[in-house]
Amino acid sequence: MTLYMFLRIMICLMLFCGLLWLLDMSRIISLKRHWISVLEWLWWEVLLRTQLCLLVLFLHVSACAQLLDLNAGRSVHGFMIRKKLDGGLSLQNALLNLYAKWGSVKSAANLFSKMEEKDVISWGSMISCYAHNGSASRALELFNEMIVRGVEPNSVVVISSLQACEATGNLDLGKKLHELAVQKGFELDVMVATTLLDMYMSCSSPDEAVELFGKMIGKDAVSWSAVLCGCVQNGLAYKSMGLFRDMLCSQIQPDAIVMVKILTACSELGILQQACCLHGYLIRGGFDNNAFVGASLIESYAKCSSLGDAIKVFEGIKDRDVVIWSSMFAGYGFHGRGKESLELFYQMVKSSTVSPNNVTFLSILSACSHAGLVEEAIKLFNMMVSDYKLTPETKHYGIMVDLLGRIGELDQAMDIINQMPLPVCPHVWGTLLGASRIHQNMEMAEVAARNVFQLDPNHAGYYVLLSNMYAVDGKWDNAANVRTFVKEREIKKVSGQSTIELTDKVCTFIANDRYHPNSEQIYDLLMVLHAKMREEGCILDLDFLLHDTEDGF
DNA sequence: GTAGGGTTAG
Repeated sequence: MTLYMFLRIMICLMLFCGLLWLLDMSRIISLKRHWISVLEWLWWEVLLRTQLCLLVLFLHVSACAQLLDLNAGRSVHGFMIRKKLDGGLSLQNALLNLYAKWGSVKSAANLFSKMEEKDVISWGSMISCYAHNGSASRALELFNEMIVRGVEPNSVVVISSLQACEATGNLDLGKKLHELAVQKGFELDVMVATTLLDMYMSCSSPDEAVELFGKMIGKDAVSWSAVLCGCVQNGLAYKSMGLFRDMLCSQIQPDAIVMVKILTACSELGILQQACCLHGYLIRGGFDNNAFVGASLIESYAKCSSLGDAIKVFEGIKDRDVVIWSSMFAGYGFHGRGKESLELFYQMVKSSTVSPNNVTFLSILSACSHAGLVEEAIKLFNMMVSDYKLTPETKHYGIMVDLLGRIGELDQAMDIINQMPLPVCPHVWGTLLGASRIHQNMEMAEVAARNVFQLDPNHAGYYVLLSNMYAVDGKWDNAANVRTFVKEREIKKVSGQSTIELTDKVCTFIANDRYHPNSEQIYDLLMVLHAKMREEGCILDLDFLLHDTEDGF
């Protein structure tokens, strides 16, 4: 056989492999895994340097990234290193993408540092890798480095960097990225705009997010769910109910995720009639088979004060997965029925068909917290680690801090924070600040406040809390300083809202609100109710209210 | 070749 014929056969074989990929036959992925051994069998010294072979390797790595098959991808990388094969920018980018998708930060960073040539895709993949794997600050550093090196960012880089801003609460850089998106002309691209919206919502800036949402053209279900969710996160659940009505009048129909979000808004507002309406809507829409929707419905009924309806929905679901069970534990928890929640938990554990996960423990720990079951909570926390080999998240530590803080064990709560193996999120410090207020522990409050302000400088509620504590303590200068700081930094406070459901209307009120046409009668009735409460020995804790409503905030 | 959403605390 002449060399010419041999080469022709080899090229045909490789074309055949490429054809298999084009057909995207995931069933024959096991066959794909053998490509490397097939290739090794080939006379690679000649063939590996051909463009066709690099194309096959590239296609193989792309398939691995799609199927999240890290080992198969690694074998290609190892093969390339062994054969001293550079592979070119596209192949290296494909490998980088594989590591980034898998969350293999070390491998990605290692490859990235060794790449002689990098383009905007290489930078984008690495920034995304850091942003999605708990190294958001590093992602932002890399973004700056990219700019310094003169690489022009594209929309993908902006999206990943915005996610890093979201994770670090870096509103200033988020705004700069917004300006950049405007300059580049992709501000209103649906993905960019949705990520910007998420960033503003996460950085306690709902006004900017809603304004951007208004400008968006071609909104889809993801953008609607982002705005609904963001409003709820920022204490504007009533606004998301209105937006949901707008959505129903738009071209885009809600999907299961949007239903979960709107049920959450309903839970926040505690409006039972709306929960019932949504229940009917989701049955008609065929969403009731979705576990997440079912769980949200249970939660909504429980939070809208109808534990009975929540139990009915729970009992009506025969094939309960862990999400459904967890929402029922939480449901009992909201009503202070920690013991029933615990009984149900052990019933689930005994059934041994469903294994508790991190969220299950969050629900059950929260139920213990609401019922003051401290010992049980500590036992469950230990059980989570030792029996179920689950790693507690910041939220689990947050509940433990809340639980101990509420009963006045502030030092123990602080110990939990100090021993946390994870970065402490602002909420945990906020919880300690709240507990310090309950027990008027000024020293602890200042420590908690310092940390929370550093991590979430735009959350006005925490400043209000500290200022009120100073005022109660008679430290008027300190209280005034905090208020001045908030004013100077233009930190906006979302007013606390109360909601009342009246037949087919939902009325919302804020403190000292006189806008309602019947406000005279409402305040008269409030006076009567206050008098009755005093008669029955119920004294309101006005420490919090008195200062919160001053003009200072 | 790279990109936006689902149960959960306070």
